[in-house]
Amino acid sequence: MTRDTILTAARAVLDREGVPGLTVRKVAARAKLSPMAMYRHFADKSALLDALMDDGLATWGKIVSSISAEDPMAWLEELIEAYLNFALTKPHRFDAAFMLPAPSARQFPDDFAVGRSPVMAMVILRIDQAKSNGWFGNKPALDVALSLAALAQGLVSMHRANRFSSEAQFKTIYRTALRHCIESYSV
Amino acid sequence: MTRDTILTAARAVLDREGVPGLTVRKVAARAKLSPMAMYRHFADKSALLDALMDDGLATWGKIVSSISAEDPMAWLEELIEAYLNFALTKPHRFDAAFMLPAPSARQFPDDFAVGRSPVMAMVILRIDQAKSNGWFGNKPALDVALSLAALAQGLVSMHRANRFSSEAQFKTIYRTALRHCIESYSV
DNA sequence: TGTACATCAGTGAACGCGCGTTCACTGATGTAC
DNA sequence: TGTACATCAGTGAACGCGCGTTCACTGATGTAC
Repeated sequence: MTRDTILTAARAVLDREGVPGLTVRKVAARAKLSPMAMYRHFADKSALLDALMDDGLATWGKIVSSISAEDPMAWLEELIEAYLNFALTKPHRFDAAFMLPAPSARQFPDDFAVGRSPVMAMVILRIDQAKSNGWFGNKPALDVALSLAALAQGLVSMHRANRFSSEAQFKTIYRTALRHCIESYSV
Repeated sequence: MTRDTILTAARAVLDREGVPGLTVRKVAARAKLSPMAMYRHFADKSALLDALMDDGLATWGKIVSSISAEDPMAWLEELIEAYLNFALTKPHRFDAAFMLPAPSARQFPDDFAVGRSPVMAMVILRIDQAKSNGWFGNKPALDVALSLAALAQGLVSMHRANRFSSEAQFKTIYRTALRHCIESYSV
């Protein structure tokens, strides 16, 4: 289907040039279609960006699904590492997933509490499992998850804004801070 | 001086239209100068953006300087509130200060440890003062400050990306999460 | 004091570019009888 | 089975726009003698 051809092309342009560099013409060129072909499948450019946000979240969802650790705390450790890796290796797709103010974005707390976000549902499940092992006291899993997500996203956006002297420095700080945050919810 | 005229105009355009809406021509129109006048005082547009980042950080610095609480923990409480307020009432200037990847940005850890950032120096001073009252154990003040900053910035960027159901919801979460983070460093 | 000259802030017109989107169209495919 | 017609994915050209920046300039101000 042409819609998929266009979306695939858009994903490639996004990965290469980021959200500001994504233009209808570049996507069309990559898909070997005329720029107008897009309008048969998306209302306009912003609908395409919306689809890219969903696509970015789907990519992230697949990554999270593939985390294999049995132990819930080990699973969370891997989650943190996967997020770091996603931010560093697919920076623009990361942006599309987490930074775009797309209208179809899930919202806190309702959408997450009700499980409309598959990733959040997985995270909450693991946090609740960890509780049986004595972690996280009686803190609501949703609060823990949100704090972790916010801290991670904040560190990434500081890194993007050139606020760390090196990527290695950033990674070290990231790991320390997130580990501390997890432990802090277990008192 | 014309440079200041241009910078003032640029600040006004930024506040109204954000970083993506800031164009050389709009700044010039606002300053009642020809677009070319800018080039006498800034190398190019990105030098102007750089100056706007410094300006944004200076604005934030003045806000922080004006925090009057004597008690260091009360001071930190006010800091958190001031950051929230800055993000919500001057969103674009906030972006310029914290989100722009300007080359002249201070970097962690060197620039901050050595006190090249006046705001960070103030925060660290208060954290160290609080330590004498039994807070923060022996945690390095710089680590605490960075975690707080990252968590706050992450929550703000989630809010910007439309991830909270309302501004009130966001404010509540923000306050809870930051308070928790401060307390978590005191164990 | 008067004149000649250098400096330099600011101008006005234009260049070349890429953008999202409009419009009227082509031509292949499916459907009805 | 053959013909007439509707549907609809994709095209090609063009529109109107705003962008950062270039270039050659004007004209006021300061300086040297």
